[in-house]
Amino acid sequence: MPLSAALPPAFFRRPATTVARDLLGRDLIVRHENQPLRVRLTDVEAYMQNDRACHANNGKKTKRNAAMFDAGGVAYLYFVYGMHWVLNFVTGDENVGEAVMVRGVLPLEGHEIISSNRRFGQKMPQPRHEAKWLDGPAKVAQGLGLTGLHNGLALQPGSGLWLEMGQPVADKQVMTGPRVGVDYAGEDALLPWRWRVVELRG
DNA sequence: AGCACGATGCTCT
DNA sequence: GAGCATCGTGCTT
Repeated sequence: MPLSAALPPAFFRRPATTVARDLLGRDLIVRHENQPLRVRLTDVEAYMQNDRACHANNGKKTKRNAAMFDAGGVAYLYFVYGMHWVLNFVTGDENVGEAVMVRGVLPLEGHEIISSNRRFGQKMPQPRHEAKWLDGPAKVAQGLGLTGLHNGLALQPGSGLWLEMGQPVADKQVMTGPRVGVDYAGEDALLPWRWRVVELRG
């Protein structure tokens, strides 16, 4: 399989925890006004069935979480805190209700557009290291120009939003830990379902 | 470098 | 009406 091939639906039709780990080091490409924005996934979280932190827990479908019940391989975007969009990839089979949230990425291509989307300026200086540009879920969506318009889109080139092979990451470069901001989920808040690439710094 | 807090609006009970 | 899968600011050490 050539490196430029899109990851197929089968990649996503596995449990969210499996997909999350496997997504580290993969590349996400967003076609933005005919320009490709390419970023490498460095920080992800899994949200599972029967997980109190998951928007689809108890299997209850609502207007917001409907895309989570599609078969794996579509995008799920939701709005939080009155101002932020957050990107997820739906995983598993149809009607399962699992997803992987994208918490951090490294820009590889399209820096000018990403920087412009982030609105760096006087009040918000542009971080020197690119790894700090999109180091939070809302920053990822803002930097890539993703909103509710992308909710439910298939992850394939035709939709302008897809994943490619990238550069798989060895276990030694991976740290796990509890997910962020889910204290309300009781014991489920302790599950180590966050995966991130350790920053190699010289 | 680390905490506390306000912004801001949608979702669901 | 409460709470939220957050961010940036402004203050303290």
